[in-house]
Amino acid sequence: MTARPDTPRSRRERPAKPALSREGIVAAAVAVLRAEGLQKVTMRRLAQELDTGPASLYVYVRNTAELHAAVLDELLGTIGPVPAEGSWRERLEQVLTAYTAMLFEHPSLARSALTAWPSGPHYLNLIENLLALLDEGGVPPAQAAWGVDLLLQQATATAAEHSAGDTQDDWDALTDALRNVSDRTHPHIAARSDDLLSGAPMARLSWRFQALITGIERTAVPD
Amino acid sequence: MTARPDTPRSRRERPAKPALSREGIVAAAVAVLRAEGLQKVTMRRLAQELDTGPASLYVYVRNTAELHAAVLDELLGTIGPVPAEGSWRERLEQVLTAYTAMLFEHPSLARSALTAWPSGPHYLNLIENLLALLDEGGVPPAQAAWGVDLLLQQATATAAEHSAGDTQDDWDALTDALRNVSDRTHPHIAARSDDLLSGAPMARLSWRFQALITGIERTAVPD
DNA sequence: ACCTGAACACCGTTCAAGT
DNA sequence: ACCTGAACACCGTTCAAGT
Repeated sequence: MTARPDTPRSRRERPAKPALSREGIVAAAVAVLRAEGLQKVTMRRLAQELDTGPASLYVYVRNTAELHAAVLDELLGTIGPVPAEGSWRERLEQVLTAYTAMLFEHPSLARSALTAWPSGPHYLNLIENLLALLDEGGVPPAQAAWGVDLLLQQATATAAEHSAGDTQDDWDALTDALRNVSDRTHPHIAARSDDLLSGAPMARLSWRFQALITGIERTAVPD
Repeated sequence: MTARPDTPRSRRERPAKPALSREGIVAAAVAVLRAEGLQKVTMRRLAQELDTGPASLYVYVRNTAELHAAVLDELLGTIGPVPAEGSWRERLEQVLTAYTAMLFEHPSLARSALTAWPSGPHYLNLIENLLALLDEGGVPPAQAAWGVDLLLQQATATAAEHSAGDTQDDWDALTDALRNVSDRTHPHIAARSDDLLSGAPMARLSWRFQALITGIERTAVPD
């Protein structure tokens, strides 16, 4: 191995600080997300990670929300293709479950996805796949278009619901409130408080997708 | 009018600093929300408003999320009763629309409601009313219980989607992406990009509620 | 028990100045 | 054009000390 004149020793001892780029920033953001969660994916923290000042990132990224959307599109690349086996309904539910499961690992990302829509290549692929499945099921195209929106929002919102550390306390407060309600003032809650709280998360999620798909199939869009 | 001995003049010239209380804090929070939006409903800002230090508020409120949930329950008191006229479906949709419309005026509150569930009296009333309407429609109680959850989440998520100032930019980015997609790689999007983007917000919302109600009616919960 | 000042450990974003 | 340091204008929450 001969020393190359264009990479002098002093530069090779420690790798030269890489030039900033949008891709590099997003990659660093994904790494920080995986290691420490979205709350650490801040402009300041990323700048530190990339050995620069926060102001430098604004050349490549409009703001924090846009950065989070780019991170989500990146992770969308990990949910895999539409399964080959099964009815269109089963495969549709599997794609939606895969999407939701990915967001469950990063619920705060789901939260931000609700307001900062991604528009990257992986998101477009997901929309295309969902439209194709609904089309295969004979759902009229206009309904399918609105339905995709509904399904994705539902999945995202369900994952978002599970973000934030205090969820447990809120849940406890709500279950207490539901269980201790008076059957004079709130007869339906009192009669059904168990049902309101029952069910494993995955069972409820699956029921939701089924209800949504059925509703989308049977509800015509207005003229 | 005679001077009352328990309110000496010096105290009446400027009203005495009122004692702190949970109600007072929540009331101040609602006022700040109405005047300047949820992003200003911070512990520090409220403390300033109540002429004290931020640390004092923690005696009455666990954290910022709990404060926001209390504010939401307060606003839930403004959405009015279930309408008297119309089919159960129409009335159900009207209640949900009223709930959503209220959140549309405070989309950032909707965002926080997705993760910090209220458990106050107004929220319980809303659940009771929705259960009663589904019951009236003959929806089996277990389905109705899961359905209420689904309907409220949908309404909240729809309102939340409209929060954040950058929504317009994201929307533009997404519509551009959808319109410029290749019909070789994304045939379904290319064929239906107009449908994906069509419809007035209220028409889409109404369609969503109808699809949801239909799905809830027809989808049995697992044993 | 309730209240407080002060501190700790952070944020996003802008801007003038440099290269 | 790209990059930067420094500043502006904030946050939530904790804690020791007071009343």
